[in-house]
Amino acid sequence: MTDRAGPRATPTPPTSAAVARHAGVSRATVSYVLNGQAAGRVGERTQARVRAAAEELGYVPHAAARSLRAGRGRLVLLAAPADAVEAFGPLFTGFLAGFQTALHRLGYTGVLHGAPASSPMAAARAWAELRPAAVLNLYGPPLDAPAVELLHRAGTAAVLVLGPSAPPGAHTLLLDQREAGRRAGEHLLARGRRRIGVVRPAEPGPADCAELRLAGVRAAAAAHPDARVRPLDLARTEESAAGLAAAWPELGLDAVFGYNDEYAMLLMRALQDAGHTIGADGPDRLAVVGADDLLLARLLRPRLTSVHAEITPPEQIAGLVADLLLDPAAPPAIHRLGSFHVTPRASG
Amino acid sequence: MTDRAGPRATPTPPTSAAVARHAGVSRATVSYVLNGQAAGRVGERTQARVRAAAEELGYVPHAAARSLRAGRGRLVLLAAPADAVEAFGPLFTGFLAGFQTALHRLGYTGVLHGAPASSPMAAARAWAELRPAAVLNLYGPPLDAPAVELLHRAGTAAVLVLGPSAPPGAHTLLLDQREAGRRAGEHLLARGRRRIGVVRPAEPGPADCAELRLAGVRAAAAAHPDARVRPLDLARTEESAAGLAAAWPELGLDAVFGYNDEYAMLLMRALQDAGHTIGADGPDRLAVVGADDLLLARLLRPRLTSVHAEITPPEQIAGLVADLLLDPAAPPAIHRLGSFHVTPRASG
DNA sequence: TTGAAAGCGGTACCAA
DNA sequence: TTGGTACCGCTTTCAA
Repeated sequence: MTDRAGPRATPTPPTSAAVARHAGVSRATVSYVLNGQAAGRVGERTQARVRAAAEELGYVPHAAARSLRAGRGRLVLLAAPADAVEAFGPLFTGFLAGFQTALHRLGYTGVLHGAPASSPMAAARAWAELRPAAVLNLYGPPLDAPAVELLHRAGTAAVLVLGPSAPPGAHTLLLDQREAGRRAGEHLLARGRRRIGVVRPAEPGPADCAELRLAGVRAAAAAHPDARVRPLDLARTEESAAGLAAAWPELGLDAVFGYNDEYAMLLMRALQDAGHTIGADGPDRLAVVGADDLLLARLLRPRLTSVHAEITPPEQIAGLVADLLLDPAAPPAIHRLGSFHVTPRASG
Repeated sequence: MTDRAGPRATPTPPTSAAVARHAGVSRATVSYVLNGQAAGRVGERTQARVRAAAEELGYVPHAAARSLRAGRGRLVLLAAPADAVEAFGPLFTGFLAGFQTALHRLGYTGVLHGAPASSPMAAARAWAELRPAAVLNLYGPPLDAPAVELLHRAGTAAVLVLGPSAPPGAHTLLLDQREAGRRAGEHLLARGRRRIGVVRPAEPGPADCAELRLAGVRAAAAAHPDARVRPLDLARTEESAAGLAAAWPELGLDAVFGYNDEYAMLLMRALQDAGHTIGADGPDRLAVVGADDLLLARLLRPRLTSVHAEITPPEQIAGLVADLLLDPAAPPAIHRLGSFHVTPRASG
């Protein structure tokens, strides 16, 4: 057989026909046996022969051929421009882990496809070529109505979009980033803060999410006539944070929502280095709130107060997708992906 | 056309035959036109008609059918048990981003497939069903020789495995975690430290990587007869870190390599809270070194010294994969994925 | 209990 | 310049 390691001139992969020949039966019989449809059709001995032959040849069914014949694939596409994957952080990768295994258990193959972010249409075309059973777009903007339409025409039974809103025809996975901002705002306002700065990352990845969180803070502030909200542009570097901290006295703020823990920590450290005192109590102290509730955020002093996201278990979302696939005619609906609450600590 | 939003009873996706009918030509002609093989075969006017028809119907080629006919797919599988994705951290997601877009430019579809981690063979089977052109296994252990053999038999032209070593038949992507440990060890030894603790995360995700990094530190210590290396078990919680810090005096160590920045920061903070002084200089100070060079690690005081990974640009790895695919008979080789060096800061 | 054959969508050869 | 057609691997009806 193999007398040398290393990829020899690739032998043609074994087909079901090869298995049939090897077992001395027809292709149909092989198909029945290997798909558990053999009950009462194929004799025990024959089944055993077929299985042995498949094993011996290292036969693996050809997913493409199968779904071509079946008319529907079992691929679930998780679409996210790869730079966004980074923006989501550990929360996302953790979710991804459970989601893929849950899908696997349900008989689907979940796969992450980093979109070539050029245009919504281009992305949709690339996905549609794979004829996925479902597409989950985990990035805010890039899917519009024509793109969804294209996917549907390509046979995709369910299109789900992350965001506060979705294009017509698509389901919504609601993880309302405005809520994150609102919670942070309400928390600070309840503690008497009235002049609130909100970090707006200079990096393009988090931009959209940041805008929503800012809007949330504004919404919370609307309930207090004397409250003021001010966006603060900040890049993810120590220099940028130092610059912002240097300009601080002119801003006249008594609280900051740092977009997420990382930016919040960056700014908090810079403010401390510039001589400001951070803390939840007292008008002389500056309140700082982050989001995502990173472990690392508890290592700074004072510990960082953070908006924590309670994400729906990935198994549940996988189940939702499976349900949608069973009933493709279901009208687009809104499905909550999670909610936010504040975990108060010493910083604010 | 569409008078209601929402997925209507899914119309059959348009096929190339539908385009042919719509344009009043044959399927062959459609194929030629849409694949740029029309030069000198099909008239300009006909080409225009075909393209218009395709556009109008929203035609998207069926990747499965195409690769079925072609005998080879254009799918590149990035395989990583999803919990490992988390373990790799931002370094990995950043790499993933560039890699997928680079592959896309080369005409391949790169896709992340979280393996059902049950067994190497089961994983290989799941991947083989997709008949990928190449598989990159980014997780250390789970691919053995039979699994690689199976993939090759399924027509996968290139199998690449991350790690210091690879099973026969597979290429090696070398990101030598021992080197990370060695660099940390050499750094501490050069600064006169001799009793070095090395964090071993209790979590299963980083376990293998941690073992290699520990081995690297040991290798570095071998050059100094009086040096001692001691593994330190630590879970990713503040309680665990506090416990380890409480037991510190009995350990008699003058330096720690914290596995990565996160564990290092966790431990460093706990040690500080327990009254120890961290720093690079002076025998009364405890030296702490992390790895991954996170931005956040610069926010603690003293700033964390870290082992920085210099990763080969993803475009380059994508190019390598493409080359391997063009010459599948190339003997398995070792390809460096990156290297490590220490970024010294105040903590050690 | 098993086999023959049609057909999923697309490509490419050969004939017209 | 274009059309007819065989075939890629697999499932499934129908007939034997």
